[in-house]
Amino acid sequence: MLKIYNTLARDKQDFKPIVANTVNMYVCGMTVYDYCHLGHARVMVVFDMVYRWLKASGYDVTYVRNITDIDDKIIKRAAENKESIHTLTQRFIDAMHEDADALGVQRPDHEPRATQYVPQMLEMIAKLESNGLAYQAADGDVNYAVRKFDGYGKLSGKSLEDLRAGERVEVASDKHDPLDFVLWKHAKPDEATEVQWGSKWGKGRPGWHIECSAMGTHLLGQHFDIHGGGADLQFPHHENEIAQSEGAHQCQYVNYWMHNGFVNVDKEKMSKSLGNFFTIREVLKKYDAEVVRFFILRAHYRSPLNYSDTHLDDAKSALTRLYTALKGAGNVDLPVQDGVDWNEPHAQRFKAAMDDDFNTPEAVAVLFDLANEVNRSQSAEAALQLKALAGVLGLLQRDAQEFLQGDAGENGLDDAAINAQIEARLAAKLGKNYSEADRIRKELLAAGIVLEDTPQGTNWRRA
RNA sequence: GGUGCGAUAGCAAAGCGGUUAUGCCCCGGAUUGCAAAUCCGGUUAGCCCAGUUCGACUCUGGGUCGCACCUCCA
Repeated sequence: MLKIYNTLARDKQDFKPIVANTVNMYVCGMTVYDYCHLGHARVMVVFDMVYRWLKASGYDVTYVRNITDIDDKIIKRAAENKESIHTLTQRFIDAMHEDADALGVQRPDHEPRATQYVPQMLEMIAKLESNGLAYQAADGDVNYAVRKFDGYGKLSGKSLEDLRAGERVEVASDKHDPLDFVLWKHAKPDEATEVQWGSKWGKGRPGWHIECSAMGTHLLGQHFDIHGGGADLQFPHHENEIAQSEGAHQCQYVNYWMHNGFVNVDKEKMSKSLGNFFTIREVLKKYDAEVVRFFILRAHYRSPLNYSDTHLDDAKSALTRLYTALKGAGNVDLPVQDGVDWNEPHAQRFKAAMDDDFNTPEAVAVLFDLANEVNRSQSAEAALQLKALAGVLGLLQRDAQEFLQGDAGENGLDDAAINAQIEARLAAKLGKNYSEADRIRKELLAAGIVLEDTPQGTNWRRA
């Protein structure tokens, strides 16, 4: 039985889908005005892992991850770049897909863009207004009247009084209450027509929170199983989503709320505002994408994850061990489908770990135990099982040789040059000229090439 | 100030009231011409103070420290 830590309950709970064998899942995606950083990589990889595990568990999953393609920052950036909103967002959506693909993240079943769901948002705002939860302020904005919604604060555990106490300096606005949030922003005179939609409240554009409520509802229904996102979205974003959706539909919105931890740098949250972020593509210049994926999955999704080159190096060494085991066992190459023998002890431990709130560190530990067995027994079956289990996490699916030898890179030696050196070394070895053989090996090592002599000949890999 | 989360060996990171986590690093042995890889073995833990218990890293209480949210943020 799968257990999921539900932020709503602040506890692990048995997972019971609304409709048997079916899971509807929504995850808050990116606001596309810049390249994704490692924090974004974590959300994508973590929920990709969840998606894969649910499917591996036999559920028919519909996974939605939205794209926010209309927002203040996007408008600002487009203006700075002197380009249209559409050009800007499309460029970064393409970049996001490139990054996600590299990390082995499967495409969600739906990737709705906010700009394509404005009618649904307006419809929802109208419902809120007729339910007495929304009002148009003097400045033209339509706001949500937070105090009219009873359950406000149930997700984040905040009371309205607490929020008041911590209230920061506010920009002057016509909100009835400082805690009210915007559903519909009235158009400003200097804004491009591209960011204006007509509505019964006048021209304008949607607020951030209503986007997710409308898209989630439209694609998954008024009540669905899982909603995920970064821990920083818990408040106010997800709290507001609940207020909107439950306020409009008068029924429970989501059963299980999942939040992943941050990627930290020097123990501090990686973020745009702190400027301490590394973009995915930046990191991928230095590290193999699978190493990055492994780095993310070997930590529990709710724990903080500290980023540093040292940690990536460590992850690389560890992943190398797994691939080495596969290579040693003849690099078994069979389809992943139906590959896992779930009755086998390692698979059972793996499943138990994954069913325990997606405990990937434990599941990865099982992979290492299996690798040890593969190395000891040289059993093709064990190797197959290792590859199949790792495949459930989206790992170890490449040709082992290819992973271990990697790319030559900018100034690296190419395969031909390496093989020529290996030949030369072999000749020296046959002539018992070990000092020459060792010199060649040392030279290659300095170039980042590690040699391994085996009874079948000399193998090489990139360090 | 309010709320929440965390503190495990050199580093990273899990489970568990009593029995080896796991990976990287380090040490010894096997193997190797020597290495590398691999195997076998080993060293290094549980922030502090109380309490519960036959027994606590694991439960309870207090403290200390760190982080996050309370504002856009994955």
